Amino acid sequence: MSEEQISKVFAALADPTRRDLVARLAAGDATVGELAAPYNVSTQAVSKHLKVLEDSGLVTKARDAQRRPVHLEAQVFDLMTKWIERYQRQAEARYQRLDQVLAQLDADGTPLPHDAARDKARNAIAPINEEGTAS
Amino acid sequence: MSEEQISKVFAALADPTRRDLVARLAAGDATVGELAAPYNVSTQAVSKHLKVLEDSGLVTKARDAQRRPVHLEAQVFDLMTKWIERYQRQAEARYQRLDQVLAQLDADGTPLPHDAARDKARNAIAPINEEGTAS
DNA sequence: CTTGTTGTCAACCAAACGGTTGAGGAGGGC
DNA sequence: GCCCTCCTCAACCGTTTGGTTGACAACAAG
Repeated sequence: MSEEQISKVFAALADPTRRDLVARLAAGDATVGELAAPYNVSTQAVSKHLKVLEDSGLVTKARDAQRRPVHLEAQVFDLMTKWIERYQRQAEARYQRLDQVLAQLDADGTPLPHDAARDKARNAIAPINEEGTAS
Repeated sequence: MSEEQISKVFAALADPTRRDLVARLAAGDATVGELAAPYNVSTQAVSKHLKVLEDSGLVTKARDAQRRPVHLEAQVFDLMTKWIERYQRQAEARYQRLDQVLAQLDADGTPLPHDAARDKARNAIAPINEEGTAS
């Protein structure tokens, strides 16, 4: 998934109306008109929202005569979850390292008050380069 | 997590520079100046980006003399993952229902070609109201 | 062929966004 | 006290965004 694509997906989901459309499409495919009906904005506005969702890859349109049944592409959610988890794991790993450093300081009998020790440890581990997640 | 908050988080992550800041903060806390250094935009611009991240709850700032060490609030990722998973599960459940309907049609000896049966089934299950996820 | 339905395209508008420059507040260090 | 560093606030500017209205393409049905 390209950076460009990720930007588009996040931007698409930043709008409450578009999130609502996604929520309804999770329950089943629907035409543009059906999707537009509940809102008190013009059909064109909803059509624009759907174009944004389509450009982001979250949604596809099929053709059935004049209708354009819209379908949610749920795989995109998997990619987003993966993107998020990368940083979740990285942050978690950092905390585990923090605990190790704190334990080490404790074993050394460091006389610092606890909050100061925590700050010191945080600074100490911050500059460590993450070889495990880079490349 | 309020709808407003979700909008802010998605909007915050829609910008590549802000995603990059988040990535670097996952490796450790950093001051505004440290964060701004790698980019060839003004410090003020980065400060604005950090304000957006802060308003979204993804980040907090502490104070150390003139410095403002920025810290990533990784719990927000958990909330986002949960938000996404709701629709992932819902869409998945729909496909399972689709398979059931197809199996039923098959047992009835429906003579439709496979693609048409799939379309028909999709339309058939779409209007079903999701009591399990509503309310 | 004419009419009605469904959806998109085009032009426009106000508000928000991402950037700039300039000014200034808050806090060490001399 | 004075200066220098770190950061934010304010004003401004061009572009993007979410909405509008009006025109029209595509198709089904009469």
